[in-house]
Amino acid sequence: MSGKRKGLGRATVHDVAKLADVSSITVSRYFKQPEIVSEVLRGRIAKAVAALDYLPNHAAGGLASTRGRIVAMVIPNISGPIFANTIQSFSDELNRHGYQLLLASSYFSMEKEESAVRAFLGWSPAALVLTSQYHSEGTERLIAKAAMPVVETWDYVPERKPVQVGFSHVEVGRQSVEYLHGKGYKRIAYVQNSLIGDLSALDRRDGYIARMNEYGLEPWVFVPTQADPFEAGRQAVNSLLLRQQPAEAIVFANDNLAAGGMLAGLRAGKRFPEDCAIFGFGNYAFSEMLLPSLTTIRPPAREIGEVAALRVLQALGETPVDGPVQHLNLLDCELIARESA
Amino acid sequence: MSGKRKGLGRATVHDVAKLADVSSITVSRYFKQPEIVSEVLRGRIAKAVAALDYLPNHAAGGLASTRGRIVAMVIPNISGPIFANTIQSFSDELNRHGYQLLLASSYFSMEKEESAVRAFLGWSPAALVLTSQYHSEGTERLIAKAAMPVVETWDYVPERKPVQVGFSHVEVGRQSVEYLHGKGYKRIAYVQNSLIGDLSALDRRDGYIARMNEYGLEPWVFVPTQADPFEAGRQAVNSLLLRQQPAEAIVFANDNLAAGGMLAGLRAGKRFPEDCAIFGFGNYAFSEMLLPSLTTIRPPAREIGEVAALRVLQALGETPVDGPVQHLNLLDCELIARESA
DNA sequence: CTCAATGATGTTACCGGTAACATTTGAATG
DNA sequence: CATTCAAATGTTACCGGTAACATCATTGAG
Repeated sequence: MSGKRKGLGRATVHDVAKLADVSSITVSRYFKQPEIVSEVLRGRIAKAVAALDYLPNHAAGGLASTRGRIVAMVIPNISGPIFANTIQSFSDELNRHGYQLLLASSYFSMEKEESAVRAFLGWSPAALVLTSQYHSEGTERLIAKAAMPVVETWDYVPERKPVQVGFSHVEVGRQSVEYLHGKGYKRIAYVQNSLIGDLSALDRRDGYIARMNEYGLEPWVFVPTQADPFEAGRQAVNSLLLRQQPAEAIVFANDNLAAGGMLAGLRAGKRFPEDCAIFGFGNYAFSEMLLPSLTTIRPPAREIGEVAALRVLQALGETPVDGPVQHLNLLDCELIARESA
Repeated sequence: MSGKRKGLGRATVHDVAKLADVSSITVSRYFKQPEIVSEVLRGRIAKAVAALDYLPNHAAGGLASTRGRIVAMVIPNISGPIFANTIQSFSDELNRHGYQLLLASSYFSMEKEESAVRAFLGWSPAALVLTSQYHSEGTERLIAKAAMPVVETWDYVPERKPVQVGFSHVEVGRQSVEYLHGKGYKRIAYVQNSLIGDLSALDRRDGYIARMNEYGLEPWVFVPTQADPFEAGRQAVNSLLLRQQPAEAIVFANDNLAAGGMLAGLRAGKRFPEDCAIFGFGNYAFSEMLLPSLTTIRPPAREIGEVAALRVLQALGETPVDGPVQHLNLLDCELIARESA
């Protein structure tokens, strides 16, 4: 139809400018710093914008100003019970400030993470958010060179350089032992995550081991071979309870394992916590619905997303909407004592 | 330091071109259609790219070609048990083809959806994916004008125009009744979602009502006032079982309600399904872990994401990686009969 | 009344790519 | 050997904004 290169074009600043009889830069200013545009022109521009149904093109704006309003996040997975809350709160907080979230999942694979980061950098995001402190060399190199704020989440290790928003997994491992030890349990076993790649889970195990040693108790780590967490839990319970010296308490690397294990035990006639105390991690949605309900540790998933967003926005020079919140980057987990331990 | 406008610049096509002693467009072609670049130049360019650690700027590319590689998705929520799988599979399939996912959540609010769509359009995404068939007028207008493929998910209503990938909520409602009726239950109640805005859930209720009527049974819809689904379920059970003619079976609008209701009943001494059959919807992660495990309907969450991605990619002229899959847009739910009904 | 300071608006160039068209090269053809 | 055509590469302009600088009122001080 038209001779223009793009027929189906939306209205541009230039169209608006022409209609309002101003220059394009004035239209641009109308959006970025309305206060420096006179009221007369503001009125004319507003009318033109409405008439043309103008939508600013952020890609062009970002290109011209080196300041896109996209923030990229790489997270192990979206669908799991763990990270969804972080993504949700992070995304919401970002949207509130006019930023958009670009998302990809790594499935705990450093290679996938690296390729996601590489793809993201092509959009020159305003900031980059990763999960955990463990990355491939290539990723480290990329983020070192990247001229944008980088935030790591779900881990907190003081000595690391990038901004971190999370908690200490080692501390969580220790806490579980402390709680059970306080209840008088001695033969406390630990069931490790069967998911390779989740390095933070191993930190929790290390915390367990360290605290056990401090108490003079012997650490007892079971490593399931089953990939499915539900099955892995069953496998662990079968192994740990069916021996002459069965475990008195079991700390599971996450609530899925714990639920799988407990259910297998229940169906086999065991009683919890009478026969064995069960301790999870994650406070998944179902944990309070189990019978007995599951004692576990709630990681600050939502808070991590919020604070990470806050840090990103601060680094970008945005003023927080509702006053300067004084969050720390080291967040607290909450031990939720229920029936199972 | 430098006099350039952007000091901290990454390498550009032009830098690569200069180093490889070719023109910029050749570098561009090297990435887009390598086969039309001679092997000699390909070699030189590859070397230059590596030397400069060049990363293409997608924003600029998209701007120049009107063909960004971003796909935008608006979904009610990320953290719930329902949509996460859809997001996950959708995002994965997209990434596989070099597209990135831009995500925002609407919390079942049409206004939020509209503002998200408006914000997204500023990035001129290659395609737009929404949830459900229900949108504000403004959204309808925006997507009608938008010159890009639009896909609606989680709903399937033949007469609608945009491509839809989902299932029939009405049919789900009918199925629940059929299953319970087949087991001999007559006094079948329905507990509605307390979450306003989730219009598709009302379609399920309508399916229930219609099928009940066809059987000559009287529909019996309970509308909880509690916002929290767990509490709402409890409220429903209390009301439906503590009367002289208690319900023989209860269909809950989702598994959260069902679990809440069932647990409240169990703690009050009721037995399921002996005293009352419980039927859910969603097949949330915990549903099989409950005692008794929950009979429910599994929506094709993951499949919806996959097929939606497929449709988007097809509309964009991408060839499917692993052969042309023959999915239909109307997907099947799976009734999972467990212990509770 | 002149001139500097201030605020409002415009001009120009450029961000980093790529479409469209132009040109060069080399092999095939008559 | 001239001609033709396709393949490989280059030139130019432009995508839709915005930074930097220039210009043009106003206004107020001296």
